[in-house]
Amino acid sequence: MVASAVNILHADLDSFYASVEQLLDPALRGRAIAVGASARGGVVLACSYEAKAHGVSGGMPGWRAAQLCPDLLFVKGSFHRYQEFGDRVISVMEDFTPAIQRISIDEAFLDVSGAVHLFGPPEVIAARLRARVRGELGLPISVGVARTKSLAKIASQVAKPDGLVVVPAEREREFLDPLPVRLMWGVGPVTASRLAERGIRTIGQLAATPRSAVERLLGNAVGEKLSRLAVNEDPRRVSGSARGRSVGAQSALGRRAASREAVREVLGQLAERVATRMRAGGLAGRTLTVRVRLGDMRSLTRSHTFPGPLSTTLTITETAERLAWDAIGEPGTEISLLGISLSNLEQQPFLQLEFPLFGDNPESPGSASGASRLALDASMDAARSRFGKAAVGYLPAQLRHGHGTPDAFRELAEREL
DNA sequence: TCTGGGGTCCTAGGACCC
DNA sequence: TCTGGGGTCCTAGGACCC
Repeated sequence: MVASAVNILHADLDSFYASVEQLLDPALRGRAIAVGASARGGVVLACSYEAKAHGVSGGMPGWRAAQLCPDLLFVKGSFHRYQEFGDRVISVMEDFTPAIQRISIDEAFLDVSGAVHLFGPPEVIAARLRARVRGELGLPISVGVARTKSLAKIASQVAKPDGLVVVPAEREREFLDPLPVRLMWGVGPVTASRLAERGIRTIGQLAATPRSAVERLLGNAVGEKLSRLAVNEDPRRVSGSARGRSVGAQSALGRRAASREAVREVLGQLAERVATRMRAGGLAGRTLTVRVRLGDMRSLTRSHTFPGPLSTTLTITETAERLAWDAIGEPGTEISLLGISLSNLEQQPFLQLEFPLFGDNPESPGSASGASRLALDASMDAARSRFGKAAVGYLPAQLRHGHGTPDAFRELAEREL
């Protein structure tokens, strides 16, 4: 059997948002900073290594972070700059290879097998990539180099902060065996503690456990996947990411008693965000799912699948309301979040709108209401693109969320479609 | 003192079809 | 007089990732 080459890179910008903030404002360098929260509300989206040294981490409520690190500086995000810097890093990567799989704003896999004759062996390419990102953009980036994607990603985590780790093919076991299972893609808190109950804490211990036992413990799919990764069977190639399978939006509300008016308003806003993005991408979805998080953080979902695709704001809002109340029960019940998501997506070529689809679909262009809803949405999209997002809307924005996620952040997350 | 917002994938039961 | 086996779709819940 021919050993495959060590030519997969995983590159991961360190504490990305915080690093950009420190780059843009020299006064922040060397200081403990947190992006995306305040001491009163919100959660920390990213923090500098100086803050991490005090135990601050992503996802942590702002008040808790301030407790752990009294000198912590809360920084308002420069979200458009993050997108810009992320794109520029990808451009640098493209100078080395076109085989890039971007995972998120600050992270990508590269297959450099076709680049070695131009730039040298993979570890040299990795070093040059790091030097260029540091020299031209001023950002620290960690890189892992290995034979598989899973291994390269683990290597980049081990390399942090601002490091490079190369795993030669003959030393994979030596590298992996002592590492905690939590470093593996797909092992979160629940899986890690289930494994720990069986005394499995390291990747080496997992690799030594019979696959059938792991499958019994974690279920077939998860068990098989993790067993394979632990023994370094990872057939995944570096490739462009598949088109999205769902489009959604959600909004945390703080604990409040559900009222007909508030639920309708929030769902209307969510439906508008989702529907606008769907139409902009020429998509429509058949399945609408509503998520309700109750006051005690328990989550409920209700979904409905239509015979044909729907994408208009009004139909999404009406259906979402019905599903939401099915989950909530009665007005007065405490809720803390509402979300909607459309899945079973299909491409919706404009021409298709001229043909009748399904008689029982409220959006069938063959029905009077379907046609008028589509026309209404189209004119709203047009007005918005001419006058700005806030120009028109179905519902008044009476409910302002005091410490919600900034709009710019949402736009950042929405950009992918 | 209270937990964001965008997603993917898997499981399990039930309906339904052949 | 008694109940197979396989496949697909739908729904609800949950783990996980960035």
